[in-house]
Amino acid sequence: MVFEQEIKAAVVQAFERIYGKSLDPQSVVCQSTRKEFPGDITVVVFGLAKMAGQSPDAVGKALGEALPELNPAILACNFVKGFLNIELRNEFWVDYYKNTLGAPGFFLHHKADADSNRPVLVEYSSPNTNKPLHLGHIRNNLLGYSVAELLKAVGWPVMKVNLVNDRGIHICKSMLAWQRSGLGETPASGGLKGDHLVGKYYVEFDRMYKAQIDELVSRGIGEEDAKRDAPVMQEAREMLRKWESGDAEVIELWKKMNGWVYEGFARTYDLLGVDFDRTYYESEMYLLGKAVVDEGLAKGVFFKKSDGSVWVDLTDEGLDQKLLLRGDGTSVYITQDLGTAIKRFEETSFSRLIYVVGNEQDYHFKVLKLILKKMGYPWWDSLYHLSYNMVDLPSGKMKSREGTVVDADDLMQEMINEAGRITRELGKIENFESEEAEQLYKSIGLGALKYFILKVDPEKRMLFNPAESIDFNGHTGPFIQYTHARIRSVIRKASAYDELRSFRDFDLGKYADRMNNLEREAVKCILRFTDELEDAAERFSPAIIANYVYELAKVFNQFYHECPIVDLQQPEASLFRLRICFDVAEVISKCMSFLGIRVPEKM
RNA sequence: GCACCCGUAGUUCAAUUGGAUAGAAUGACAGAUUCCGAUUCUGUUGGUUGUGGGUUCGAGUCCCGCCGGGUGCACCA
Repeated sequence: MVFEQEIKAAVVQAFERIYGKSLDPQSVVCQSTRKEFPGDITVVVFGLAKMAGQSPDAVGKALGEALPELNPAILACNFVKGFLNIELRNEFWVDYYKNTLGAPGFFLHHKADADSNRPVLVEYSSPNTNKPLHLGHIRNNLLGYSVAELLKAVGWPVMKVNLVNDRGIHICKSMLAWQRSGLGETPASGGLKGDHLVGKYYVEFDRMYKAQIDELVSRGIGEEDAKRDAPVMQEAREMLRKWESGDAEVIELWKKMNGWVYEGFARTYDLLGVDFDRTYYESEMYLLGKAVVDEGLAKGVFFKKSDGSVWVDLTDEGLDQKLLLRGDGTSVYITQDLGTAIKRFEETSFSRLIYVVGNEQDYHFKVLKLILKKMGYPWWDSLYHLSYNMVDLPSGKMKSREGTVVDADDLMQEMINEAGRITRELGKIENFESEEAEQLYKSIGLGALKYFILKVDPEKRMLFNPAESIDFNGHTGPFIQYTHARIRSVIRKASAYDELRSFRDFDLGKYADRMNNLEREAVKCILRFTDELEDAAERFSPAIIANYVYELAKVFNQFYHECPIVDLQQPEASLFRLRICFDVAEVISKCMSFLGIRVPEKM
């Protein structure tokens, strides 16, 4: 919080002077003052009263009288029911504003941390190559991208990594169905995006598989057996065996079909606006786990059962026993994850490894960390599972079995179309080139989607309402984009006047004593940017920034509504207000860029 | 059955991580504007924070018990 350290120091000083007891500045609890009370910073005095051995009332009043003398920035204090509100001078705010926002590099924050040369790895997206991306992936990608951007903004070196699940039985299923169709369909021939084409055959496999199961069951075979013995399933398993043994024909088909999928994914990522510094493939990583198993056995952390399978016992941590290596010597998912984590630490010495993965894997990551802890890796606690819940739609839950999965490409396109429809209806863009208009529809449609998803706490299951998200009023992305565009427009118009063109060089101090409450609120809200940014980055929470930028936009709207920005009778007020407008727009565009949302200059 | 997550205005979400009178948006209602049951303003309404206990100066937040919703408990990934 702005000025928090100084206030704490002053409180400590006053406390010592009055009660003769020393005080740890950490034990002073500060918060920003609620709007309904006069003041900027509030000290909670209950704890101090206990230490002083007097009533909160007495302590609060005594401190309130002593504080203004201890720091010249403090104008006055008022005390209400255990809360000491401290009011700072206008001059303080303006000085602070000048020295921070005005200073070069304000928007490029750098954390002076000894650890900050060690990278933070953010793993997100992690798609399977057997089907296209869906709504759930959108939440994943948006979270991963924006957490990475937030960490960068506070000065961490960040690596965005994608771990593609490109091998396994499920991949073989779509390969098999494609092969059996005998059509030789390709993205070029079928006009289908590569990932959708492969997804189509994955569904086709499932159809064949179910038909065969039904057939077997109708001949009196038990369902369990039917599932295991269905011919297509046996073929798929055979194909997986061939893949693992390096069969040239299977590998070639695998490469070809995965290639189609990657082209498809690239287009989806591009439209969604996310990117990666490095992409890993499970086909290159899945053998890493074996070395881990040997290591764990050597350290006596793992044990072997009579059938040759390897386990770890986590009962002392309140969990159960966990399999790490099958009896036949093949590794399982968690073993591979152990291997990759260790390898990544060896390669990068990451200070943090953040996994953006759905909450159905909460248990998995808990186990992963505990095994690393047991194996004696001191960095085990640097792993962080950024867990997120599902996204529902007004039409109901997404169930892959019922075919109600919402495709990411379709959804994005619908959002863009809807943005176009609404924008044309409002008829504000007659003078736009068609190319420019298309860009605008994209910004609005995708901005609506991104903002709506990111503003919600990831842990919570959420409902995405497309119609509500794209409203130009309300707590939405388009509202913030629109506010930004209006500010830019005000500034463009003001720049037509010679006497207002120099607002960026205006000496803010000249106006400090005339600053009104709204202007003061606006300045305070702008200055909160630094705190919110650090908070959001520390807690890996884009929602904090999303909610802050909305508040800022509302403050501007109020400001705009009640103070004339351009008033040639009062050039100094105009210059001051333009300067505020300009910085509000800068902060909005900065915050939105952390969320991966574009803010148009005009709309 | 066991474990973990969630439960806040009619609805969708907040609440500075234990702080003040639980806030926004949207809906509904009233008024203003008016080619319009549209749009845009202004105002009002709306809550025993699922429930019952506990901890303390102070609980939506922490602990225990219920109720409801979700997920996990594979030699799948």
